[in-house]
Amino acid sequence: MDVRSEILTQATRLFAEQGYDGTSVQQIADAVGIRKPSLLYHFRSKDELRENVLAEMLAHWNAVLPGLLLKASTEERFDATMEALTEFFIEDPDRARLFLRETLDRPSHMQAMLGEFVKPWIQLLGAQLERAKEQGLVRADVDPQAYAVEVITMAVAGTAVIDTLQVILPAHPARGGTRKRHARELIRVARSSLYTDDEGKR
Amino acid sequence: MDVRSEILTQATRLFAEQGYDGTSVQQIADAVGIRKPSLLYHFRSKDELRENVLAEMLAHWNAVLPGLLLKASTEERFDATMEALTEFFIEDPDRARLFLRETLDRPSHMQAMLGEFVKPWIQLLGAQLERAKEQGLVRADVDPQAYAVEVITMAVAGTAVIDTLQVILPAHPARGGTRKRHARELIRVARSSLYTDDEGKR
DNA sequence: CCTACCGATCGGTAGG
DNA sequence: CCTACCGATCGGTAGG
Repeated sequence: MDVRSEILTQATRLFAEQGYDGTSVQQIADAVGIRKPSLLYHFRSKDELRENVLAEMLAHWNAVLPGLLLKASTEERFDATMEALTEFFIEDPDRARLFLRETLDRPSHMQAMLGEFVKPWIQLLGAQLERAKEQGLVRADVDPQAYAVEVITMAVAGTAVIDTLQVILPAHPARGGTRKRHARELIRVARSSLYTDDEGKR
Repeated sequence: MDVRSEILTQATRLFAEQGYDGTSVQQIADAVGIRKPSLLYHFRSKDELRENVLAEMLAHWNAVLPGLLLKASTEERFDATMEALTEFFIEDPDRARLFLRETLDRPSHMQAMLGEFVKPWIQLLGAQLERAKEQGLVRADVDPQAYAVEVITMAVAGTAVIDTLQVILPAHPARGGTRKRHARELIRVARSSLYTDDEGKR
């Protein structure tokens, strides 16, 4: 791996763990195994480094998202989208932590990103859910856009903090480890609060 | 108000907005209107200030929680607990932001706090839900402890970031403002994914 | 990619 | 609660 991507990897990890303000350029350089000025040759400033870290995450996001949307629209199964979205974050919890920190630390910047990259497909998903409501597939009391926001929040935030929560959600012989219990219950809550007919009630 | 509580108020606000590492003692002193060394006379270090900010939040928590628990156990209505819990955070979003930041920034410290203050009542709530399951009031496929964790995560994280999300969840003529839409859908998701019989499906 | 170095700000102390 | 001050670390630059 070349130096540039190694810098991005370490910066992503450290920003996710300690936050932007809690991480020094020196720390990142140490983790990579170079001197600080060498790092600042590749990225002119700490701020530019953060922008590149974010851009990388956004690129992943944009590569995966169209596939998820297609799934939801062709199968009329919105829970498939939610499952895939959850997997996307669980696969690398640093993504979830980074996303959450950026929302807290730079709300106006995050608003711009959300407006450009997330809003369009939230609206699309919302429209699909509205149609499904008219067909009686989806519960009448659902607020589609609000529902999407709640489920995404649960997936992102839950995944970001799940390892810390193992003290109140320990592994269970029949229900699996902490991450598994989180993932399964998240999907169950999302699905059972959406559809009119729903298995496994009793 | 005396100086000490004014310092705590401003520190709480700034830690919630910018994070601990993103906030300097100088900034807090400026907000209060005193010099930095004067602040450090009241709180010996920045770290001691953070501990006091957290202790204050915990005190609020411990004053409110017993009442919520009582509600849930006497009425056998768990959603009442969830509603009250949501209100507790929506009433002051800084609490939610502070709680979320502390979980991200100091996971092991948060684990200790969770084990001491939150675990006991999560287990109690879990046991109540297990009994309600046997009575057929609550769905058979619920993982009670995992359910509690998901709903609390949704309430805390959702409230912490809701103002930033207004770009993807705008005010709606019939459904109310962003916060209201969030609060209502959160309660709806929590309730409809819990009970076997449930109103408002179609 | 390195050595050497910069001004600014950090949390904190001495002394009144 | 203040003025004056401290060493350490911050992000960043010059020059090779």
